Amino acid sequence: MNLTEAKKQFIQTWGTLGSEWGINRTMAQVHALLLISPNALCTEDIMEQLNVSRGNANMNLRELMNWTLINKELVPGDRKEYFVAEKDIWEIARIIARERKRREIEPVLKVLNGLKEVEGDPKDKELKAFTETVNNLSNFVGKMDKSVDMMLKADENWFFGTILKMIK
Amino acid sequence: MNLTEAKKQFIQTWGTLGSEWGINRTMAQVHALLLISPNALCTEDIMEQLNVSRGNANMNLRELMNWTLINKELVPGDRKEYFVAEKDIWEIARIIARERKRREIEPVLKVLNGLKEVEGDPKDKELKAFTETVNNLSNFVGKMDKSVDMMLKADENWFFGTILKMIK
DNA sequence: ATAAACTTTCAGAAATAATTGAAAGTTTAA
DNA sequence: TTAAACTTTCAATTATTTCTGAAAGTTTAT
Repeated sequence: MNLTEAKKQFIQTWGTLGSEWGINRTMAQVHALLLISPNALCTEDIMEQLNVSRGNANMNLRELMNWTLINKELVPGDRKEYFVAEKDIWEIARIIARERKRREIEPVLKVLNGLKEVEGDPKDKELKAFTETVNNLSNFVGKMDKSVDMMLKADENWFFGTILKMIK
Repeated sequence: MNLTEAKKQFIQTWGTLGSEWGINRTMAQVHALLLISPNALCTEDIMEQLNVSRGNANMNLRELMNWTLINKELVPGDRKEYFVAEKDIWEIARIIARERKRREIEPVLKVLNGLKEVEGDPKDKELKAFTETVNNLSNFVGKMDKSVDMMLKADENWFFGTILKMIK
């Protein structure tokens, strides 16, 4: 396979994965494009290579900056903004874990803990089932949250080293 | 807070989380409803409690069965099908991990491994950057895959016990 | 100050995904 | 065999998300 075809396939695969993860397809594609690009790209480059509009490119670049998955890079003597992606995969994984924890796990945990306060007849079967599920879930999601915290602090080799050792 | 309100909030929160995960909102809501229900529910119950059409209820119940997150339960002397959710949270987590591994990780790994075969001038900067990213990603996703395998075989207490011990 | 170079915004258009509901299909009891 | 009870399907509709592109906004050089 030649490079052009391979790039296309990579970008498309990453885009698909992104949308399965609830991440905008174009955002994932822009990320993919920057991930495999040896040099910084400007908005025009991205519009051209992915066939998207200026507005779309701009919005997704901004969102990737929000996630801190990419950074602006200033080229001296050029007024355009150029963008580079963080290339270290472990760092990328940590950024994604951090964002998803913040956007998904934490709010859910907050709601679940609130739902423990529900009042009613302690003999009510419905209430018992509800409380038990909420407690179990809150316990589980809490452990997930702590596990992500751990990963955020960990070094890649140590993390996978420890996890993968468990299997042997 | 009273039970009715709490249930509503639980179902709605689970639905939101579901859509952030690329899972149909109604599917997640049906799952939530069954999770907190002490007894099996039929299609009518679900249509009524979630205000959805018969077609929608049916399709999402079928999908939840596909995931094996719920099971049919036959009530003697009744022709309707009733549904119960798996209640064990660790078991639910494993089912979800298994499905997502199968639908997301495995196909991506396959593509990444294919993309290692890309040919071209080994001095080409573009090619080098591409190959390096693909190799790093494939390595990382491979470890993720193995980690999920491990989790699938593990016991909850052992798993979290080991992971959470790492943080101390 | 101003004009060129560039970035951002956002209302409307387009694309995608989810939902409805009625008809078709299936199973069961008598 | 038939009709009632129930489940499944799917074309059409509705809702949601994403994208476009032109206009407005901003920055910089002169």
